[in-house]
Amino acid sequence: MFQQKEHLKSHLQAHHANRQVFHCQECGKQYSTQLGYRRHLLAAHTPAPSATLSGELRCQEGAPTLLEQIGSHGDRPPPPTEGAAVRERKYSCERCDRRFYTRKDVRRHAVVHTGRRDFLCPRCAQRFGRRDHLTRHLKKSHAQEAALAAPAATPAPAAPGPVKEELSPVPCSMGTSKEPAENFPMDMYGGYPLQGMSSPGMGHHHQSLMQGSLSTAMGRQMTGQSPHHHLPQTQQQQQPYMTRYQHGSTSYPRTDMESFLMDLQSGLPPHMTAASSSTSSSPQREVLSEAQGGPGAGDPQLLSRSPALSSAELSCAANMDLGPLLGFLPFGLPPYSAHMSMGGLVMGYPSTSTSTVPPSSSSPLPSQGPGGLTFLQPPQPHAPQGPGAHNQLPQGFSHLGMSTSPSLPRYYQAFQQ
DNA sequence: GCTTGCCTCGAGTCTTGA
DNA sequence: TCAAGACTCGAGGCAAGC
Repeated sequence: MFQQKEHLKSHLQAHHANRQVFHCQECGKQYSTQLGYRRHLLAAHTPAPSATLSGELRCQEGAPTLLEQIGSHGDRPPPPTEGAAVRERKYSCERCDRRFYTRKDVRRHAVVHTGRRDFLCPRCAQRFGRRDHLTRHLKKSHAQEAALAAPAATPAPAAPGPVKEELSPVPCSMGTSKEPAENFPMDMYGGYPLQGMSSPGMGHHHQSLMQGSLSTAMGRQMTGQSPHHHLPQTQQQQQPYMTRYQHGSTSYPRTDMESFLMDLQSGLPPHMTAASSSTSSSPQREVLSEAQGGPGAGDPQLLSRSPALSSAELSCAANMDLGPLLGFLPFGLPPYSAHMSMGGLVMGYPSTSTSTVPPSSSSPLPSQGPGGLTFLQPPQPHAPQGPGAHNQLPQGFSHLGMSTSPSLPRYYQAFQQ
């Protein structure tokens, strides 16, 4: 909530489709916010007033400041130093022109093109392309929760469990070189079961179609669980993310995303259906497929087959936005809105087996709605069920389920009002 | 050579106060 | 209305350990 009307106004301005784009005349960079633009000016184009770090240390190549040198020459090898061997960026990415010092860096960089985000936060379903990013996220965003949950001694779901499947064997060779990554191998859709219906939300693998920042932004919005998880959520959820990330190297192919969202509204894209129904290249997916309707449906043990897939991950991964599907659209928004399609009302797709999991199971899931759908329910009195009860729920769910939490999605707050 | 994780920087967003 | 600070994430560099 914004405490002042002006704050809301300025916030909304950031999402306005026709909002101003700040264009740096000197280097051509664009910024969506004045703040970003001004920061860029300060960092890159402001002559130093004094003999500070950003002042006297002039770039030998003409850049005004050291900071600009860092920014503008980041892709160039460092200048040779006296007596030191010249380091070369010998390894180049096949999909872009970036060069790196080591092959490892190239591989890691490939995530930028594949958009793969294989590391799922078990607490908020946010996904990351790198393990250390997840680690950092857990430390910064969930350290407090972890501390609170620590005495409960149920650390399993909280472990930074990668939902990582085998990395694509063609990280840099798929598609045409030097082109944006749009042609992903089929397997890339398959990190999670698609369950016949899906949304970009809650970390399902359509995010793999997304690149860079938008992917992350989508993740934030779609999860309904921002990394600023004490901050309002639907502010982000309602944002026209396409316009938020309309420039920059990690900007998003708008048409791709919109068509994807339209696909979601009209039904499952054929390739998604195929991906969910016919391909089971990963053990996890196979397990899930079985658990959700396959031959092994109803087998409570299925969910425990994959050590890399906790129940929390299951619930998180399959969570999806129900708004467009159920016609529940808070705030009177139209049936489909790119802004709203990432709404905060999320539901999971537990396998049928989850209903048979006894309460004492180590892999509890949110309460189920009819038809086997699991709802992350609108606020209900959340009575603790004894010590450690909090940990009986997947962290992401329990977190969302806290009706009094500041991070409560606005949908829920709307319910409360 | 590979994996892992830390450090750092740039950028976007949110919040708060003048 | 504007500015500033805080927060978070993406990404590259790099060291340590195997």
